[in-house]
Amino acid sequence: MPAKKKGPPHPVETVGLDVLEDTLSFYIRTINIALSRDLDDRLEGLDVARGTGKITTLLLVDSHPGIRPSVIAQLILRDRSAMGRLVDQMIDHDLVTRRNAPDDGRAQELHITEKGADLARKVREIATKQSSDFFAGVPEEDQKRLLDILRRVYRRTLGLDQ
Amino acid sequence: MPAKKKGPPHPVETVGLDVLEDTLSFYIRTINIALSRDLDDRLEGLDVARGTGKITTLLLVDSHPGIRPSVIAQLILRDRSAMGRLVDQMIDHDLVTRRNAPDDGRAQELHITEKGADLARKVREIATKQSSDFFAGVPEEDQKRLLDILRRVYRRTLGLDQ
DNA sequence: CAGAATAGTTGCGTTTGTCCACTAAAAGTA
DNA sequence: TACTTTTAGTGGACAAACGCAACTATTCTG
Repeated sequence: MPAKKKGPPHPVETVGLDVLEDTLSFYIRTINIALSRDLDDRLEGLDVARGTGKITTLLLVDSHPGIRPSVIAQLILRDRSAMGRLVDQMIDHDLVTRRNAPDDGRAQELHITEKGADLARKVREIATKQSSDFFAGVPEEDQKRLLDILRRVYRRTLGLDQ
Repeated sequence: MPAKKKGPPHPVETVGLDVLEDTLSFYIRTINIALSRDLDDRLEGLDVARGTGKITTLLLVDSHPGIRPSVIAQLILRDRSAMGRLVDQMIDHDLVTRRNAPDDGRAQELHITEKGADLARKVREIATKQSSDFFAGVPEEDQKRLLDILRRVYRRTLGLDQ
């Protein structure tokens, strides 16, 4: 009998994930962490670091001029106060502007700035690139299907469908 | 011409997500939020609220007696200090025990307590149920495929494969 | 044996988000 | 018109979580 090798009783490579192996939440959570870190790296110094919703806000304001903070808040699952602070930040960075809605005294309309539009272009590239990088090795068809399922889950979560 | 209807220029139902529509990160992030909140609700008062990794830790310790904190840390993508504090909490709640590894003076081994094992049973049910609830309407085969892809992405992220 | 790597702990700082209360405006209702 | 309810946004307080960096103690490498 050979001498016992040292090392942990349960090395990383061999640890099963128990029930989580077949569960959405675990993968979503961990992949989310990985994805966020990776995105932060790619956004290095781009005024939009730490993508807590800034990216979505930026792109939405860019492609939907006049969109309201509360609408974005719903889409990214945050409350209005968090959204407000997010917009504050982006205004500080001169990425968007905020003005009162002409037809509704309660509401505001967001518009992109030049600097914001520039950034939006870069961010689109980066986000798309990241997605395909993470999908490397996954057949095109499966990617489509995956996004499709996620999209459905997302929309149902928001109560957008039926 | 009928009078103009009031309301936001870009109501939630009609807002396109720009590039993010076809991007992993957006869905992962938002679904993660939804999933976490939902899970918290389901774990109501179960000593394991706010599932920041407690769930994974609990299940792993239960199914891999003697597993080391650092191994779990790798699996859930956290650093050792965060992991240590997590274990502290769980010990406070009497879910796991920590002892020094007999064969390695640097390491520790985690073991489940009775209370922890009970909780693990409940958590397994809940996590599984949640997953299938979120998958409602998605064909069995697609579910499998999705989990398969996520599993692959996860393992690659950890550098476990190849 | 010396130097490098690993496991864990602790303090620090930062970020983030949630809850709650409050104002203002609009919509609904009678 | 007068009332009540709902919606949009703001601001403060509070708590939790995480990462980094520094430090100790072991163990591994050569």
